[in-house]
Amino acid sequence: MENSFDPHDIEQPLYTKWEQAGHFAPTGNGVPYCIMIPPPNVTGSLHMGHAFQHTLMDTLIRHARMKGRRTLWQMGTDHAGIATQMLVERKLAAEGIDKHAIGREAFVERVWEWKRESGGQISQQLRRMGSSLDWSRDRFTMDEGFSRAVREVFVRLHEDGLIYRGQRLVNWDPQLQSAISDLEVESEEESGHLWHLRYALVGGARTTGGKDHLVVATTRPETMLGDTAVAVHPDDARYRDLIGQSVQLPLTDRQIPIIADTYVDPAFGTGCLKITPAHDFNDNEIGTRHGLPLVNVFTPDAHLNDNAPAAYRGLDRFAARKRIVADLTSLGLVEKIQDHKLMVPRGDRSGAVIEPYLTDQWYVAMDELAAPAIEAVRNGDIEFVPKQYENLYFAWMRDIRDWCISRQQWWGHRIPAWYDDTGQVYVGRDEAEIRAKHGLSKTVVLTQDPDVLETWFSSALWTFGTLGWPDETPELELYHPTDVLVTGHDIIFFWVARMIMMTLRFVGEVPFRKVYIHGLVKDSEGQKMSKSRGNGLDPLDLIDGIDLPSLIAKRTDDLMQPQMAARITKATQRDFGSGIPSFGTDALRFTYCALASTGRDVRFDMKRIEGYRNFCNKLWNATKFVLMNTESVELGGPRELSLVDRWIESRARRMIVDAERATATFRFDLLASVLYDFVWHEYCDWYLELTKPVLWDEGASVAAQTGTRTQLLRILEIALRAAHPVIPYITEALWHRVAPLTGAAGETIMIQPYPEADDLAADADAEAAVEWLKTIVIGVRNIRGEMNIKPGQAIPLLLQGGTSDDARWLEASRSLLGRLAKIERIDWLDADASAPPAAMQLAGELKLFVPLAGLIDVAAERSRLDKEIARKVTDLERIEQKLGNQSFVAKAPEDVVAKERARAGEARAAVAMLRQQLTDLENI
RNA sequence: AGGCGCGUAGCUCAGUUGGUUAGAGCACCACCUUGACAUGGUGGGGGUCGGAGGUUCGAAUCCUCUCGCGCCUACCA
Repeated sequence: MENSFDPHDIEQPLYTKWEQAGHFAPTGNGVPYCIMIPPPNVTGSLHMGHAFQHTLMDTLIRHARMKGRRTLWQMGTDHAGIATQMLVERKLAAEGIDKHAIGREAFVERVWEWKRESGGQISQQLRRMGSSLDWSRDRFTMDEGFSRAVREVFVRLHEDGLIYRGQRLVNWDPQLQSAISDLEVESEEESGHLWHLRYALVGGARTTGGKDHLVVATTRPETMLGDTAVAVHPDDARYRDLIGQSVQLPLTDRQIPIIADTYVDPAFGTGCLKITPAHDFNDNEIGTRHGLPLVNVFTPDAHLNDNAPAAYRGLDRFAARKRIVADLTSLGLVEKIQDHKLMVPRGDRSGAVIEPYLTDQWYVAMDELAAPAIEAVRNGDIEFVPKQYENLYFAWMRDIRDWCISRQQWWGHRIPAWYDDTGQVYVGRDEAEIRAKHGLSKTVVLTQDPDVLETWFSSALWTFGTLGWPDETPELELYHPTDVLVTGHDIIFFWVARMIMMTLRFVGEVPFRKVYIHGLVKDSEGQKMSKSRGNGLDPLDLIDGIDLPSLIAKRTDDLMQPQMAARITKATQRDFGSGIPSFGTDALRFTYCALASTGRDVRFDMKRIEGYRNFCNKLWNATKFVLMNTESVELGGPRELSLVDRWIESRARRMIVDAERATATFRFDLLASVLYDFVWHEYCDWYLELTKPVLWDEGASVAAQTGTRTQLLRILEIALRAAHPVIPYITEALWHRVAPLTGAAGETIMIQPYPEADDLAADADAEAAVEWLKTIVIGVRNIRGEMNIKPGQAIPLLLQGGTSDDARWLEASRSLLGRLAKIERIDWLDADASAPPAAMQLAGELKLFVPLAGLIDVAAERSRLDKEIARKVTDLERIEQKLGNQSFVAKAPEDVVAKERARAGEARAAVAMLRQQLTDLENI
């Protein structure tokens, strides 16, 4: 074997082998276990967040498969409507092509081309991550079967009266020229102004203060052209008299009424609120209450339309704002302009400022869908991990609003609705069904609704649409409800909630029993990784490595804001001065698991992955050691397990118990640490070292050596299986070398059973003995280290006092001690004998002496003892104080008090012995 | 404005139902190329657990208040 582990030699061939052998598809007759992949968008390549998520899912899947479950990890991708359409539009624009020039059909064909390319890239990346997805069932949210499910759901909801078409204000993206849902609007605080505008009172009316005008304050002066009222609070004494009167709307020939509504806050501004029902959600509600007309002054691309006075028609909304403010200023109608912070709504895809805009759209009525979905979580049918996300879910669900599902886009599921010449709408699975159902003759021309459904409408059907619904398939019967959904908290509303609602409605059962919410992957400074920040990492670059120039090129290529390039280059040089070395998939996966603590975002730290690459190397070299000592040796004869052999087995048992618990509770971080600790700190640091004296002792019995050799193999083989779900490649590679020697050979580790704790013997006695041994070794090493005794220098050890256990354990491990602490000889001192000048360590009641002769600096030993005494005295004082507290003795449980008493005794004895030693030393 | 989360060693994070001296990795210091591994070994230093108050025999852990950071939701024009 090579001296260090090189992931490249093994990863891809192993994956290919697994895939070709069909190991990713469900097999056997075990209890089904199913996870649906959150379908990645076909917008490009996978990022760190995907790789993180896929690692966690694959870990669960591989574990379940090894536990004998009939395991399906469903593969698929999402058409990602707007995102994909924008991406392809941009690509076409780069070729100088406008989508309108080539037309809808050709455009959609171009998107399909892109989808094929992008989908291939995604599956390649997933394969590199080691993801054991069932590729044979790969689905796409716009494939034929899925499209059928989408139409079916739409039609049924429409029949049930839960889908309707309505004209109301929507969030309109003037750049996309499409409606978007509430969730797709992101509001951020931006600096703006508050314009105070004078609206003249009509008919000589006066305010209480004697003014002949009202002053309204607005952040959006351009919408004033659509005002249809001014509202005041009904109890506002300043204006009560004016209710029912009118004002002259400036720049127009319209007069609008002064109305009273309790929505108005008299304390804000002047207490007068301009009402623009066609361009503001709150105003719209007020308008409805008061029967106000809606005056829409915008075109779909947010230019002023013909409802505006001629002077402003055709102006863009921002240009119109400037012109209107200028005109009002010159008319003396601007009272003042204040700086003002306001929340500006922007489209999450386009970044354009969203307009509340009056259009006809399709909606899903949510109340009836939401109620059972709330109940399913409330009663525990679905459980969120971590639990606190349930509150987030409830809060949103209880306040849910109807869902606008139509998009004025080309890429997506066409809405299954048709119109005749008169505008009459028909909804059905296809045109033929509609004609038949409504008895429409061939002469009636039907035109399909040009709009598409928003992406999340189809994603909401993911768990059952992929399994063949609306047909009653065996897969649906077998794998649904799925076991767990693994996803990020950013899409709980977008996706998780809607899946729960749709699945309960159409399948009558929950889509999944658990929802594991993981954190988002951030960079080492806690910043979100994104293309525009230039701080993203490609998981493949961590696996394969990348040089600095390539990384910079990747990060600065094709930026939306090219001026960022210089800054990104600098930051990249700072963080990755010599590029990124190749770490391999297993190290990356282990890192993801180790970082996946509950409810926390993940800061990706290069130091961590480095450490876990080292861990893989450690495992590799441990295996190398074991093979060196077991290959070409006869292992068939009688075998005898030593104390140490039984100890590691007992520890392995604990490790399996802990690993199972961590996996069952989605504590991937604990799983990683359990594996790490066992392999490194128990198996390598102690077990391997403790086997050397046996393996290399010519006097050792063959049975003892055979026992140790077979145990080395057996425990390693178990550790490999235990770790396989996290680090599949290296464990598979090593397993093929190790397993044959244990007689446990098979085609692949991935379908071997997961280790069972009950197959390993617990041995409390062996654990206590080795624990003792470790204490002694560490005690002697401490003297060595602190006294600067050369590692090569063998030292004698004297023992005094101690219990019968001490004596027994010493005899059981005398030769091991010699080897591990480089002790040349061990002798007992009589209880009353005085020790020669020596450095002393306590191990309970046992005194360890390393004689000074020629080795030890007396002054150094004194200060070492001083330090130790100080430590023990502090300890003792604390305990005595506790025991001196009457209420502690009276109220604390007996065993706790007893424990403290024992500790006090121990500490007192230790202090006495250490002080005596110090005195002895001073007398030299 | 409301809700949620976080604050523990220089850094990134664990810390189960309150109960020995609060842990790990990395970083740091010293020593070591010993026959699995220098991607290594051995030893060591480093934290009054954001702050204040409270409950309790006992608090990193439970309660109240408070400061700082992050996220989500809703917004006064």
